[in-house]
Parts: sequence; C-alpha cells; structure tokens
Amino acid sequence: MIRVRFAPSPTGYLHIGAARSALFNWLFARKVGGKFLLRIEDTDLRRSTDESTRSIIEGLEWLGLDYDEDLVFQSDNADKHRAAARKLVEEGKAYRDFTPREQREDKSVKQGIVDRARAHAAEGIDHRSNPFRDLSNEESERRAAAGEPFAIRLKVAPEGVSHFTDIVYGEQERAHSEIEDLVLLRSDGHPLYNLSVVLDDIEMGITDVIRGQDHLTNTHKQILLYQAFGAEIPRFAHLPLILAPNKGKLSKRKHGEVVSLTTYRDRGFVPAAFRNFLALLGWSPDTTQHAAEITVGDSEMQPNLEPGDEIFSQHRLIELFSLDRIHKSPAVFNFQENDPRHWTDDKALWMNAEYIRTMPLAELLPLVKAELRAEKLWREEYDDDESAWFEQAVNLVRQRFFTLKDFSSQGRAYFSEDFDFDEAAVRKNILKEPRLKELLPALADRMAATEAFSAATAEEALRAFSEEAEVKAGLLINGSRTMLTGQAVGPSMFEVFEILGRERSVMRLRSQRPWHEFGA
RNA sequence: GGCGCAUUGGUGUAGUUGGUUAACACGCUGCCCUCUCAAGGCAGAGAUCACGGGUUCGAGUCCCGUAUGCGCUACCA
Repeated sequence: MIRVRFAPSPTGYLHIGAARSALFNWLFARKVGGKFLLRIEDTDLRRSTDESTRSIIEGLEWLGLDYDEDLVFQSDNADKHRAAARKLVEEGKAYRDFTPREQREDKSVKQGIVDRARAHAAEGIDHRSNPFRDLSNEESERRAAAGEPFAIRLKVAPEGVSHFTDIVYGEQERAHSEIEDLVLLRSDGHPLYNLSVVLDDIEMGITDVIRGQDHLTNTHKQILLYQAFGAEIPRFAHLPLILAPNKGKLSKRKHGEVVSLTTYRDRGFVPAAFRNFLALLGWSPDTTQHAAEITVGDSEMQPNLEPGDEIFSQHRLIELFSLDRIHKSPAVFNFQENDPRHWTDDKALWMNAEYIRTMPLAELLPLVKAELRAEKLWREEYDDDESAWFEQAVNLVRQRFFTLKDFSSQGRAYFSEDFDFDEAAVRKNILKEPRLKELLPALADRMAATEAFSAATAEEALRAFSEEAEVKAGLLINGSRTMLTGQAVGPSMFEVFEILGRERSVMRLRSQRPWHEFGA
C-alpha cells in the first residue's frame, strides 16, 4: 500500500509551491490507490500559528485535496523524538555534544555559514573534528548527570557514501565526508527537523516522500537516520521549485499575495482551474501514451491526448499523472507586479476563464451562488421559482468572464438594480450622442409595446425604431447596453434584453441616471 | 568556500533508443466574424535548443569544460 504525505510547516499562508507539492502527492495517491496523509510540522513553536494551520486545511479543501486518516501534528510527537535520539546515544550511533551553543551573530545566516566554512577549511577542521565525538561513555554520562547542557548529534561514519535514486532527479550520491554530524536534539531538548520528519514518516508508514527540491541534499542525512533506526527507506521524488519572474525565490515578503493560495480563492478562481494550472507547472502528461495504457481502477479508457490538450478534469488528471513525467528544471511563475491586468500568471487567468465558460453549468452555479451571497446579491428565488432564469443568466454572462468576481462586478446589473455605471462606457455609448436622451426613452416605449418580449421581438422593435428614427442600430444597441448593464461590453444585446425581461429593460432605458451622474 | 541540481522562443511545455524546414499552450500582432467585448476562425512575429569544445556521416538529444541561476552546507524548516 502506497502512503504519501504533505507536511507543511504552519508559518504563514499556504504557498502555491507547497500547494503544488500537496497536489502531486494527492494525484499520486489517488492514481495508485494509496493514502494521502497530512501532517502539520509545527515543531518551531515560535513561528507556528493556528491561523496558518487553518489556512492550510482550508486551502487543501478548496483545491479539493482530501486527506485520508487523522491529521498529525508533529509537536505531539516531540517526546517520542527525544526518546529516539536518546536511544541512538545509548546505541553509540549518536553522541552528546557539550560545546556551548553559539550565539547568533548579526550577519545573515548564509554569510555565517560561508565564513565558518572558510575558517574551517583554513584551519583544517572537518566534519569529524568534534572533540566530544569520541568522548567515553562514562565521561559523557557523568557530565550529563551533572547537568551540563548538551546537544545530540548523529555520529556520521567518516568513510563511505550515501546513495539513493530519486524518482525525478535520478541517481544521487554524497560522500559522508560532506555530511556533518547533524544535530538531532538541541541543547534545550528540542528535536530538530531532520530527526522529526524521519521519525514521523516511519511512524506514519510513508512509502514515497514527494516534496520540494530544496530537500534533495537533506535526503542523504535522512537516509542515514533511517539506517540508524533500522527502518526501511522510502522512495523519494523531489519536485522542481517554482520561481519568481526574475528566477529568484518566490516569497511573500518580496511578492506578496500572488504566492498565497487563498488569494486565488478570494479573487474568484475556480478550484478546478487553479488545480489544473498548478498541475502543469513542473509536470506534463505523456502525449504519446495510448489509451490502453492509461487506466485507473475500473474507470473507462479515454482517447489519446490531442496536441494542445491542457484542460484536464480531476478524473483525467489522476488518470494521466505519473511521477516520472515530473520535470527537473524549476518553473517560473509568470506575473507582473504593479499591473492589475497581469497580477498573476496569464495562463492561470486564461485557464480560469476557460473553465468558467466551458465547465458544466451545474458545477459553476454553486460557485456563482457563493460569490453572489458574499456580495449580498443572492436571492433565494434563484434556487426556487427563478432557478431556470438564474441558470440562463449565468450561462449568458459567463462567456466573457475571467473570474467568479466578475459575476458580482461586471455582472452586477443582472442580479441587482443597485449597479454602477462605468464612466467610460457612459461617455462612449450615451453622452457622445445627445439625441440618445430622447431616443432611449422612446425605444423604451417601443419595448413596452411589443406583444411578446424576447430576444427576437426586442431585435425587431429596435431595428424598426432605428429605421424610423434614422439612426444606426448600433447606436441604440450600444446605448442600450450601457443603460441596461452599466457596461460598455457584454453579451449580444438582444439576449440581454430577454434575460432582463421587459419590465427591467423598459425601466432602465427610461432612467436618467447617466445624465445625472455624468452629464456636463 | 564546499557539495549538489538545473539550463528548448517572453512564460509553461513537447521533442520515442542522435536523422529532413524544433511542435503545442498562454501571451503578443494583423485580418475575418460582429451591436460592443470576449469566444471562434485564419494568418503572423518570436528559439542559431545558455556558451565553448568534442564523439558522429549527422546532436536539442551522448561526453567534457565554462557561465549563469537555484538549493543544501543552522542547536531553521
């Protein structure tokens, strides 16, 4: 049984890179019929927050990544981690290091590392030079019993090579001489990352560790720990990082909300669309694969991929997913800061629009409902007497929307009388032609007088009126669009008449608001 | 400083065991459609496959080197 896990540390919002790791773990588990587990790595208590934990859980839920079994909090296992470290000391696989803890210096961590490495190289100090490494057992016990503080370090063999095969990056080798005697337990008794992950992964029975490439070199240390504990070593698959447009690290401090998963929820992304986009960042399906080779459980076989196919349903994504199609090179998340039109990756925006206009209406309606609710535009009738109308309206306007937010902003006039006029639209479609001040109310009279009221009769009435009044139909059409929707752009105008109905159409055509609000 | 990983148009990617004009998606430009804007259709610009050497009849594909970027090198995760 395959068991994988997503193990974020709750030190902020859910980063999209982390979300992608979760997605890949989840896709893999669902593909092979394994378990997908969630563990919160909250050992750094100073930085961990409940709020962050909540945002992680909410984020996964939003993306539709359901986890099996109970949520694990790493901090709950701290005692076990301490005991395991002590056991390694007893077995002679780790040792107590009585070196006083270094004080943090002013310079950056990175700089400190470099400086120390240089100094050590100059003085001929290597990773095995710790004076406490070979302290006698009695001496070590005695000093510990006397209350002298100590950290516990793994005793890494001086000779030898650590080796593993990464599913993504292939053969990995690292000489032991390159690996320091890593600290397992701080002198204050706090278990450190490498110890905790390994122990928790063993306890949770993780068979495949799928995580960010930043852990690729750490893996060697972790393998040493698996060996020290006599545990079976899982398979590893490291994921390429997601970079900022300048190919640097994608971070909150530098890039703000674009990197937070919740931003996409809050700005009107369809979960399936964002999931689809994320899946294609660092992975691509095998386009040469034959349908017969793609089977999941008893699901039906799907036809081969067409070139250009990039829109995949959840089911399809699971079908197509495989770890060996994950890329090695990092992907750039392409967005332009300070440009509202390109606030996030263009392709993500495109994909969201694609989903909004093509996804099954039944799946879109609840999302629109949630958006309208949040903006106080929802009416219970939409679920009831007016459900047919609501479906039609959504279906009409969704064709040119990019996010769910558009339903409550650009699309506001379809659901409420309380909508704003876009100033540019008013100037272009209404104020530019003074005669419209009389023409539009006159058109309203015509609309009020048709026998039935539909797109067809509205068109007939409008075109007849335009001939009589000797103005271009386009003038009336565009003017009507802005009168009825407040916008300069939108669906075919006659469809809009029909959707809004006679009463509202006539009323809005007679409105004097544009002249009052923007007239000279 | 050491070690590791990566490098195909602006971005995401395809490119079977090396073999004719490097493919697709997003974005961009133009045209068509048209009541606007999208969508859609058509056409197009944009890559000497990081660079330099090899191996070969032939290399994006194999080998070596260089550069650049990133990661790890913490009593961070």
